[in-house]
Amino acid sequence: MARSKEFDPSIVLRKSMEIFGHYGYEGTSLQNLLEGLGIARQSLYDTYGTKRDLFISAVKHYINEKTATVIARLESPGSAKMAISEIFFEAISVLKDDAKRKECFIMDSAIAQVPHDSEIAEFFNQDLKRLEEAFYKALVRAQEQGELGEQKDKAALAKYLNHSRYSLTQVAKLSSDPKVLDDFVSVILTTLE
Amino acid sequence: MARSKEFDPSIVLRKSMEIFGHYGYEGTSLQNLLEGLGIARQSLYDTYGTKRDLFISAVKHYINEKTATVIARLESPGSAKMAISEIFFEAISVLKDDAKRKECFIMDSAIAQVPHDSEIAEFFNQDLKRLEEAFYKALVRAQEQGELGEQKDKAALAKYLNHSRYSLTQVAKLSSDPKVLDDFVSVILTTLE
DNA sequence: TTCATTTTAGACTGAATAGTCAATAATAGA
DNA sequence: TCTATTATTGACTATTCAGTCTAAAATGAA
Repeated sequence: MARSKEFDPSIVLRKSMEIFGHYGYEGTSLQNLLEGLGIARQSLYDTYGTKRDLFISAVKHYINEKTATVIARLESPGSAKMAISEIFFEAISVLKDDAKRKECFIMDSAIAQVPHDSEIAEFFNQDLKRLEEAFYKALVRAQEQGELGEQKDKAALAKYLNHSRYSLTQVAKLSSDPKVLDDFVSVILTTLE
Repeated sequence: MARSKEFDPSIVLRKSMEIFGHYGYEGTSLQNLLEGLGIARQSLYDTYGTKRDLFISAVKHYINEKTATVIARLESPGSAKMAISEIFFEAISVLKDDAKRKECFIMDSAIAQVPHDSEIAEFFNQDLKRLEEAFYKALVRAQEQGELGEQKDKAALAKYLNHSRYSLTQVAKLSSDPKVLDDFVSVILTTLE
């Protein structure tokens, strides 16, 4: 029928995570996007809609992908406590990788929009709820497996792990020394001891 | 000599923390500021300089004030462990107060500027360093007082407490339920047990 | 080759942007 | 009261903003 796109919309979406993550939503201009993505103005509008549409697509894609991985790991067979540890170690390994870490900062840009964008706010609500449930169930399993003290407050711990994981990108942004992330996560995990 | 200002520059500075915290740095327009602050355009430029100047003044004023309070508490006589707890309880009490919490969100707006503003980046560097040292010394005292296990990694804990405290505003922004803050902080403090 | 369809390129728009300027109003000290 | 100094006001500018439109270039299927 017609010519095919000269770019891979999925790759461009990943790249837009980096750009929005670097400049923030309002801080990102169309020009930033066009130069960074290497596509034409009209291609952007035809493929993704407005700047806000692109931002929301990028945020949802990023979070859905991460959350799916985390939940899958939490529900995987074996030690639940080990699963939780690995989720955090995997996260800091991404944040230490110069190529991968850039996408993560779209989290902070998205959180900054929560007071102004009800769609994003609701999306975070749902994401946190799903993750909290998954962490909670994992903590139940950890107790059953005898790897988590019976006196631990699983509900509080689930919320804590949730928000601690969310805070990793902020720690990474503030700390040039990657060792800080190691220390930060190793202390987080002591809350399970 | 001449007439005096019709506004209190200190109060206006506090109000600008709220505005920048709500909209973010780039998301805040001059019009937002003028309407929110209730002062004239030229008054703003005469008193504070450019938008960026005002932002930096607000950020520095906010952080310096908070940090001074935290360090003073950490160096105060008595139980060092109690001091650390109180710092976190005080923080969430501010974040639960509708009138006080708004200013706090300038933290997130400021952190978002770290990659683009070397002055802010350096300021955070120094602030985190000062706080980390203060936390570390408090942890040393806590060990001396017999309230912190000898095997604890004080350096890692100091960094951890630092960044956990910094992450409180993000937790508050994402959680409508203030109980989440209680749970979050109560788990944080278990790292000292 | 033809043609329907889509991408691309770049000009264009009106609104909003940060910041300046000049004129007026107010006031504290002499 | 006078005057030097400052605050206030609102008009103004040049730039950048997101988004639209038109036309040319490209290309897959028939």
